[in-house]
Amino acid sequence: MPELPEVETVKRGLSKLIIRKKIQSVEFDTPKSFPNSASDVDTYMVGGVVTSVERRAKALFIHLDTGYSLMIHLKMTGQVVYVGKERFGAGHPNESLVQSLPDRSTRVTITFSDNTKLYFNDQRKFGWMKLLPTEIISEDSFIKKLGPEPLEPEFTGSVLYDRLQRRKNTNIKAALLDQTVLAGIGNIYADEGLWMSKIHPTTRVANLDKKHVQELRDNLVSVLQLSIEKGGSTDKNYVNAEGKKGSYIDFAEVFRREGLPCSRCSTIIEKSRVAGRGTHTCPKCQAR
DNA sequence: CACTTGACCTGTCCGC
DNA sequence: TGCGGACAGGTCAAGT
Repeated sequence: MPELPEVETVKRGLSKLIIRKKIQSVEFDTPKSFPNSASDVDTYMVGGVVTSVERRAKALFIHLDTGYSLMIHLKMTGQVVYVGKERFGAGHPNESLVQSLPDRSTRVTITFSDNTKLYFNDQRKFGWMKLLPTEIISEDSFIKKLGPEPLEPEFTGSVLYDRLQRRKNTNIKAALLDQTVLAGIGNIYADEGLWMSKIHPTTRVANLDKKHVQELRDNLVSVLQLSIEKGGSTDKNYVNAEGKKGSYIDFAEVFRREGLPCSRCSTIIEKSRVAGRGTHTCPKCQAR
């Protein structure tokens, strides 16, 4: 699920909710979801205070004053949900989700010293959370290879053009999903950005000129910003740090809109398979 | 190195 | 109602 806008939304929520909280205890029992040893958790996590929350690509970091950090990747169905004492009150907008936690998908439970909780949930168990020294994050094999952050000012059309040259012989959709080309794009925003740019997802990267790539860059930035404003996309599982769904999906132009008319030309949106992923296009606007 | 495909898991939906 | 298969927002390993 979670692509850049969703992870950014979680990051912003956590920044308001857990900074300066002290970790009192941690419950975990699935090594796949949280591989650290109990002794490392006791030594470097319990008693630690949250100093900041950060996002890089689709990865989330919770930094502690112990010199250690939690690195989290939500993959397809991960959630990081904070439950404060005030959230248990009847009538809260997210009462039903928040009151049902922990549930069968809960993999890690962090309890802070004020008895509020942070849950890491993940139905499919692809996601994970791990504790590591803050200073070695930059050496992490995934982090090390990442391309540029699309919302940073230095991410220009010519930067994207240059990054794309490493994937010249594949299709543009596969290239956009490659996190070493640029960071944070996933299936939803690849489809949306390509529709906005009137580029077919199967277009060979080598056939895109600098002007195409500049437009694509501008549209990707726009759609990511719009989605962040809407709190991200909830297709099925995604919720923000307060357990609330995002609404970008209501504004999507092609994603999950197969069979419905294109907003530009009324042609029926099609669904196909590109780069092994479900792919949504307007066959007229994005003609090859 | 670049590219493609399948694997990792659980749950849901669709057709028979 | 039951069952099998396809599919789901991401990444990685292994194959060519």
